[in-house]
Amino acid sequence: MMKYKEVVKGLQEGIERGDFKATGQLPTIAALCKDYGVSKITIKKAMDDLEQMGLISRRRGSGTFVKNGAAKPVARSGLEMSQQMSGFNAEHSARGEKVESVVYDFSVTTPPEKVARLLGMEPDEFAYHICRVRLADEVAYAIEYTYMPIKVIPDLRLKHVEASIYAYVEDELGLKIASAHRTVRASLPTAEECERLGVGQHEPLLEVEQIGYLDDGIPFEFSVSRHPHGYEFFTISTR
Amino acid sequence: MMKYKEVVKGLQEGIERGDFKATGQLPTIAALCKDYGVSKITIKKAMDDLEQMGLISRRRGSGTFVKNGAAKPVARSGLEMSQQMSGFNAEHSARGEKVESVVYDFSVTTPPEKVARLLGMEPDEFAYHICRVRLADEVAYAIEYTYMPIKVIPDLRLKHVEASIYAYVEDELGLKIASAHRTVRASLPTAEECERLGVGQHEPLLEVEQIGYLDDGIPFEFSVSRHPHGYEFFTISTR
DNA sequence: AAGTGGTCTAGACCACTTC
DNA sequence: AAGTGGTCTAGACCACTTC
Repeated sequence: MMKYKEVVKGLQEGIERGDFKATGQLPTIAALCKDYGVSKITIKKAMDDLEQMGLISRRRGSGTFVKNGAAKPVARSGLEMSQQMSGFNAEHSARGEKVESVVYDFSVTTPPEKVARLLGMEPDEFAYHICRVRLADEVAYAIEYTYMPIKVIPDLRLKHVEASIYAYVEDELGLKIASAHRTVRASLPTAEECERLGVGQHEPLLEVEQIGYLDDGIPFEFSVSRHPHGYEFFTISTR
Repeated sequence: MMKYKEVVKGLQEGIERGDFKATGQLPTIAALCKDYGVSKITIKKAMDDLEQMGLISRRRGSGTFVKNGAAKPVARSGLEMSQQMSGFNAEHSARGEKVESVVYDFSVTTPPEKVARLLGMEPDEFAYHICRVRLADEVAYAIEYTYMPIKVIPDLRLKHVEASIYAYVEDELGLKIASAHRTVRASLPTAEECERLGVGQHEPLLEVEQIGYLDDGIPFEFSVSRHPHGYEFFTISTR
């Protein structure tokens, strides 16, 4: 394991144990260098991680502070971490939930102009179109509309769509999913969606539009997911 | 200006100009070290920034890739960047919009138990409570409910609440706002909110719950903002 | 003046991809 | 084997806070 990850783990556990409650501060970088037997830059990289995780705040000239309330972060419980990028299966399976999909459409078509542009496709190129309702422990969790260029993701089959598209892309095709650009907004269900999700026509939905990228910068998916009430999305922002 | 920021700027401009379109790749780190006359770690830090901004993707062993479509990022136009943390005033003023607030409540009270806990307050400590509707170019943009501990933010006045609370905290108190933890969900307006925002009772709202932190890790604000239709929230996530 | 974190260097060594 | 990005070091110098 990389040294800076060891430091991240050690400090995170310390924070959760409440080791730094007395002062509210972590030891200085110099002290941590000695403690862990590593160089300054390694401690700094670990702190970059902890800051991203929302656990600490740094102030030049005065020290590194544990965020009040960071010990028991709500973020870890049932929320979607916007930092993460793992697909529904990984997220829910990790919580021990049974994940299923109902596939309403799986076809090949030329995508709408906006989608083609966002995916860097020519107007006459083909893409899969997928509509799925995702269930976790038999509860509808989202209805999801996805376009994926056939050029980028060859030979996608119904069995993959019913199971996990991400697993097919990564494990079978050997591609690496690297990042996603997401836009979140509120919306209302269509009549069809009311039926498929089992919600009322006035139930507000959280809509997440996503462009997924591989590690070579190629977009491999455009999707819109609409989530019934109760679904939350968590983010940490820094200046 | 710091060297790595110069590199960020240079590469970003290059990406927007389309300089790297031919290969889709940035020059190698070694080449950029020569070009900019800086060390490897400085180039790496610049690339960390560009990756956070959603402009590039890196692949160990093969190179650094410009994200397809990154040239004209939708993100920069009218969207809320979840990475940012600047308050409504700065966001909208930057776009040349006239920003106003209608204050419906400004009082001092003991906050609900959940809020007190999140703000690290004792049950009998006082906090300001503020309800404001924010307008940009005369259009209601959000209704916002805020609690701030009086211990952390002393002597807040109506004039600050009508103008910009962030400006008071930073410019007058000399405190530094460092980060925010945000949870996003969908909701519906109350009857009162329909009137104050001028929306119908079935209009879905985007609700953003936020805890704001100073650079010493102390939470200074808990707020819930509810935004009418059209409001969007943008995020970039990496694995 | 002393102590804190931030930037930057030159270079070693490593993990991974490509040929 | 050659080329790519990633981690890590020891140390210089700087910006900022605290006393």
